[in-house]
Amino acid sequence: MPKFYLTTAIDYSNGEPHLGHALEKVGADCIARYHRLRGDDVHFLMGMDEHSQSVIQAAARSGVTPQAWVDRMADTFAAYWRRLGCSHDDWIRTTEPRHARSVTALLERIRQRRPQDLFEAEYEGLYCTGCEEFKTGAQIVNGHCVEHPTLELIPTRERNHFFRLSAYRDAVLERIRSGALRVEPEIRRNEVVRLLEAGLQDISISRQRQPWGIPFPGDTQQTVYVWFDALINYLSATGFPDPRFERLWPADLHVIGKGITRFHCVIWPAMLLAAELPPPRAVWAHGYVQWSGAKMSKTAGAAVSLGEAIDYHGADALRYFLLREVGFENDGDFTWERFDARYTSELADTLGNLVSRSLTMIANYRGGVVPRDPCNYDTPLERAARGALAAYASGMDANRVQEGAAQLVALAGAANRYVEETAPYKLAKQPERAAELDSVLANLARTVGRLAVLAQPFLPTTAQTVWDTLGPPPSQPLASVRLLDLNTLDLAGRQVRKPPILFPKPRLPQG
RNA sequence: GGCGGCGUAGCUCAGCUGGUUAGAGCAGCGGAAUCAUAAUCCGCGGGUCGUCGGUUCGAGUCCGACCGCCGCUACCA
Repeated sequence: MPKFYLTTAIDYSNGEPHLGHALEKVGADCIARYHRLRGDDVHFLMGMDEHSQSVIQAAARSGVTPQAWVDRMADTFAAYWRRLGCSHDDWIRTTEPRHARSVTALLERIRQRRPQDLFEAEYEGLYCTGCEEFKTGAQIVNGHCVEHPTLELIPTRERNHFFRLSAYRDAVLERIRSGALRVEPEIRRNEVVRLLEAGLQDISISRQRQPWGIPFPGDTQQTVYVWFDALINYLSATGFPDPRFERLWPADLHVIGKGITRFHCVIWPAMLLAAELPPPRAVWAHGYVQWSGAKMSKTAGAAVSLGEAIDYHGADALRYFLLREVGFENDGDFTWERFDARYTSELADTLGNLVSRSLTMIANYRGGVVPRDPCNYDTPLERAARGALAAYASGMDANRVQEGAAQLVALAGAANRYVEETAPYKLAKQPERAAELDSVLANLARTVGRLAVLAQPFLPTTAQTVWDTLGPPPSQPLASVRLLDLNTLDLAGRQVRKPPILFPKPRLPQG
């Protein structure tokens, strides 16, 4: 059973989570659940990034201590992820002692093995007293910080600890080119490769005047720069530096947003190489949720809160919509209209209705007992199912969750067509055709069972509900069913129940 | 400024190395059926393939220019 260690980006503790956060967590959860389905030994990590400067400001505004603030934020985020059905195995916060210990250990390990890679130097830049941080590039407009245009930027120099990032350009580039470190989708890999080809500068990895952080080893005046600190969470959660960390490390997949590829595909691998630790095997950089074609802004955030989107059609439906419509590769749009359209057409009318009509017919014509198939499953539906299963697996293996969702619906659609072609409701009126009816009902039951399993990564609650209606114990627990079991799944003899309406449709006005 | 991507039916998108009347899903319209959440199934209409020019017997598909979106990156005021 191969281990599969995957992570999401840890979130800044500076505000409520929104749909963009949700897409990343749900997408990673979908991948995690799929790998469990494959039989992998999955370890799924999520968490919080709690050392940013904005935390101090947010805490001050609320009149609480930074620790109280991050505790509150962590509870808020975790509650949302629970509602969305996230199945993470661990939850790390960068204010935890296990993390500070790991950060210290990593820095000391670099200092021990590659002493030349850590050095002190003057950092010189424009400092904004409003933000309490250095400003560069696009953050400066007309000589002022964009956040505080009325304040003067102060030329400041400060002595910092630096990491010799430039020394790792070739090594990182080679790993990405050879595929030892897979950066996906391809467009992100190309961006990172071009960035590396352009060359790297050494980076400052400590800060003065930042009390809310991890003390820099051997220097009581400075704390570890928040990004350097944050990246290490993936390693802290493995138990590093305890030897047991090697059970999980290296990470098999870091799921991140497309905006932070530089940190994960360049700086992070370089840090690990400096410590003589293996870099992660893969990074997946997803796109962003847009609101009617525009970036998620505060306005949009106000227009659609995460809680509202969950309440609208339920957590499963929101997961499905994000993964199916928005996707995990390109940017995608969230609108209520599109949400309604997917929900009605695919979840209620195609998937929900198929389950409903199939189980109702088994209940009405065979007393709820799934018949054995006298034709041994040689049907058009069976052929369609083989194709869908294969396409589902190859899509999901490549993290193309949109493809997985599409195949789920495609299989349900094929089953609906099968019902029309075979017309079991007509066969039921002809006692001499009982064997044909048995075959049709067995095929439908098998399809519903397969759909429940394939739906798990997308619709975990619904999948369980459907599985439960397919018969009481001694049926197999859903969590123990593997993808390969689906080829031969046979539900003959099960006593099924009529399911509740899986995806109720709100009555339209003038209904 | 540098690098890159995109622009195809009302909407979301497929269209690999150029070749018969440009495709899918959704929405819309018509029909069939009645097991089912008035759900399902079948059929239909609809596109100057961003614009202009070029290469070619022939271009959505190659080349150039332009227009419009977007991404990454840059110690540019």
